[in-house]
Amino acid sequence: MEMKSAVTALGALAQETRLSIFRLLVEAGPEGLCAGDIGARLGVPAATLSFHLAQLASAGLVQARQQSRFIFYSADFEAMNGIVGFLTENCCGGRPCPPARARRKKTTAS
Amino acid sequence: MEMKSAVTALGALAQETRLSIFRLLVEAGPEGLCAGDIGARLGVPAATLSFHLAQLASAGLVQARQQSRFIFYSADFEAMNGIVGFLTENCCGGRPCPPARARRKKTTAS
DNA sequence: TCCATATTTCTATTATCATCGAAATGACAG
DNA sequence: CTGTCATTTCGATGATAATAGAAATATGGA
Repeated sequence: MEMKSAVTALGALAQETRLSIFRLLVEAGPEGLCAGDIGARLGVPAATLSFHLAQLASAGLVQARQQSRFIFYSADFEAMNGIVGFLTENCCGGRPCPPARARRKKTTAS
Repeated sequence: MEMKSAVTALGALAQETRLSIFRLLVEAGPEGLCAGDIGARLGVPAATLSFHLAQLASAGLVQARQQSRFIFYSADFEAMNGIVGFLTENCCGGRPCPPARARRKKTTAS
């Protein structure tokens, strides 16, 4: 992941509604949720939701797939891991350090 | 880390200059770098740099400390790990899943 | 085909952000 | 103190983003 796509992805997440959507989809797992369900759960009007889903999709953070009458959105976990890696890349010049150890502890769950 | 501070932090990183600054500081480790050095390395005018450093600081992503005539900025690794945790929290409903395994592999380095 | 409903596009309004020169402030050395 | 140099504040300008109602566009069941 290079700078530009990282900025785009972070910008997509830097908004309360979108961050809520994304976290909901991360929790939902690979199956995802359909647009209507997302809107209902978060209390977001359809037009607003569509706008934000488009932003997340164009940032590469979520994927859409049609399933019967519904469009299911799911988190792109590879992209998410890419951002995490980009932020923590070469931490402390690559030397062993407490920050990496703490991070390892957290992200090892599940 | 709750929603609001996460949005603020992500917003602080969702900008090319600031993301570059932050990554530079992550690489620099706990010592950090003084403002002038950051500006010189990234080719950012002093006024612009100061603006962005203030944003990063108020988002809790960097810390400043005076050292002789210079002000040293360093990444707040705890905040960084907090964001990572917030994004990946409860991934796939907490069930074991490939995304978490892939992430573990990446963040285990150093 | 035709309708019900899921989702998107259009549009306008309002608000926030990035940039950087110039001037002001702050801190230290001598 | 005083001059020097590091950093911040001010201010003006241009650009991008969030919101949601109304209308348009799919999609698939009957």
